[in-house]
Amino acid sequence: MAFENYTIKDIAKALNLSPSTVSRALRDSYEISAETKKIVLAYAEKMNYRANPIARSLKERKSYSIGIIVSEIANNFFSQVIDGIESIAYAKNYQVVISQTHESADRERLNVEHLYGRSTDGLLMALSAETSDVRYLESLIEKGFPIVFFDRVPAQIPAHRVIADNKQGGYDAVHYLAQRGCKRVAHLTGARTLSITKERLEGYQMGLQAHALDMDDALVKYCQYGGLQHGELQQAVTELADTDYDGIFISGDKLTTGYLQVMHERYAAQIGQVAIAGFTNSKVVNIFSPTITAIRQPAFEMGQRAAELLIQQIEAKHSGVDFETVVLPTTMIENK
Amino acid sequence: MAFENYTIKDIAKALNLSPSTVSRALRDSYEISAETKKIVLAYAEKMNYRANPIARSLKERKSYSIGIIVSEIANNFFSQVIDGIESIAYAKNYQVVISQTHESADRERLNVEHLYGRSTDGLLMALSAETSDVRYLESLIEKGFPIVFFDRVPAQIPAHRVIADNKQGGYDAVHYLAQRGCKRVAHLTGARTLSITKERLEGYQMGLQAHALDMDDALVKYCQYGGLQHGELQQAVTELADTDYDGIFISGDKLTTGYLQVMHERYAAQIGQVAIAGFTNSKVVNIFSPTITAIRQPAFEMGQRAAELLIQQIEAKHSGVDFETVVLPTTMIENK
DNA sequence: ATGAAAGCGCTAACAG
DNA sequence: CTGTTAGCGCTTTCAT
Repeated sequence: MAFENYTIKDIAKALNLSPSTVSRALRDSYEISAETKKIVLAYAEKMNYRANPIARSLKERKSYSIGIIVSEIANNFFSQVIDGIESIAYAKNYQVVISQTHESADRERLNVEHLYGRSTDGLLMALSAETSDVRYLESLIEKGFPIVFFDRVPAQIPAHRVIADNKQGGYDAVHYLAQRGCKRVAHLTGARTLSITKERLEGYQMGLQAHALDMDDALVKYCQYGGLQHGELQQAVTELADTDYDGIFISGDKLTTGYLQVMHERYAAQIGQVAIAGFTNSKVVNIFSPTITAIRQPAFEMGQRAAELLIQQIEAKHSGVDFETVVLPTTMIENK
Repeated sequence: MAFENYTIKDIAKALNLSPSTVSRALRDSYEISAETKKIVLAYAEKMNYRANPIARSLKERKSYSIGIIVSEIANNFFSQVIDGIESIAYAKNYQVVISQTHESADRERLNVEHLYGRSTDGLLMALSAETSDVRYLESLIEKGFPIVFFDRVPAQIPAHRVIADNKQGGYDAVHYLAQRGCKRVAHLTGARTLSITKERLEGYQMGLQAHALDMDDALVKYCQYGGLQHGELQQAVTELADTDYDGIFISGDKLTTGYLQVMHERYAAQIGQVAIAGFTNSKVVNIFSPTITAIRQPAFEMGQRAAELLIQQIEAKHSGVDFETVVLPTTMIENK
């Protein structure tokens, strides 16, 4: 299955030059005469020559490509982040490759190692729900491999982070529900281990407190797989049904749509009796029934910021980087 | 920014062996003594040695990774196809990398060249809406580079194809609408160039004919970017509003949700007066309002079949492949 | 301004 | 069973 391409050698031979001259001409080196450059360029063009990036990477330890690792691309938030990343990457001539973990720590590690191994210049990642051990990431970072985390970030790792103001978002949601008259506000959320879970929970609790609302553990339901598995959602919603909650704050994209689905499947009669506010970046919330209030993260911008930080770090000659944590505001959109 | 790793040479030196012996031991070659293998493996393990896949690819022209190119990952259908592909790929130890074209022919080409150049072993792709010239793909295929097309496939290219029975799906949709009593069935669809557009249009026309319904060009609206751009949708739906259509068959995921959105934005009063059937693989159609009937493609299975064909082609020693076109049935799901 | 030669990390004849 | 050597395609000293 060999399909050969033109190589620098071939060009050199055809033109009676040395490979090094061709290489330099191709890279527009100052030490090559205009004349030679023209000839080489023209011939390369004619032959449709393409440099072998693998060979170049092996030599240069640089690939002009960056990797993205998320749990699911079938997620409005993540796909928008990815679009943001791409917008920056393409502008700076980096190729982007994407891979998913499906919330599996094993797959996450596989993906990281694959992308690292293949000389990706850096990684942008949101941790999987299952991830608890991030030491291998730390050691990669220590080796000097640039990784920027977004959304679901690890604690205590020397790296850039870009996150939304999840606590405030949670607070806003509860505040909104309280204003609408809710007395018992439930919280449906993802894996306990994730940073976003903790932050949004804090906002929720702060909101309850501010409005002197019931704090009841029974009102808080965790879904280990963030709603990826329908069963966990069914169970959570069913359990909630016994708590006579009248409002709910939901902590993620899949959880929000999943909650609505379970309501349709099992509690169609009660739809409309519960006020719903949830984190979601769906662009089609206005066609959802029942109506929900959406907490949006600035996903596209988040991707952009993260990509900028990553590329900046990649291109920083000296590794004395001051790591920053960028926190972007959420917004709330009420639907009528 | 150099971060060195252990290489085979390092191990060889440390163990007083030759690099080739180490290489062979690592790859569990039959010509290496059990003893040596054990020592090498143990040391490699201890040093956390990772083979450099770049070097290996350069040598072997094989990377055990396959590329996927779709227009948008933020699309239920595509993300499900990708999941199907991954399920096969992981089982056969191939890594998967994904990239998107956003319906741009230029970006498609960039992505293809990037993935091809980086020794991806093969490609799975659905063409972008903008793509008209597929000669560069043909020449890649002629060189022996395996590409399997799915969903949006080019005509006349010697390659495997995996598609849904779009014509039948279109027919089913119209048949369903006719049964519901629709007299004037509109059709909202994507780029004229795409195979799926043509096939679904055929099904639509066949359905109209079978039920002796109005055939009216004004009832058919094309969106060049398949609903990615909201403006094109608004225009199409607005134009349709003048045709007193009473049913509509919509030809894609984004178009379907987009149509619903425009209805909410501009024609909220008319919602419910039009019966809607559309191609969509959304898993949450049951929370949409208004209610729609969904034509589903077996996306996951499509991904699996395509991946199987690709890997089979990659691993076929001799290139005498008989190309096949797999056609999978669609299903229709009525929502109440 | 150009060429020769070495080397990135790995594999694979070919020798022994 | 193990070592030597060459080479994948490219870049890059170091000569000239």
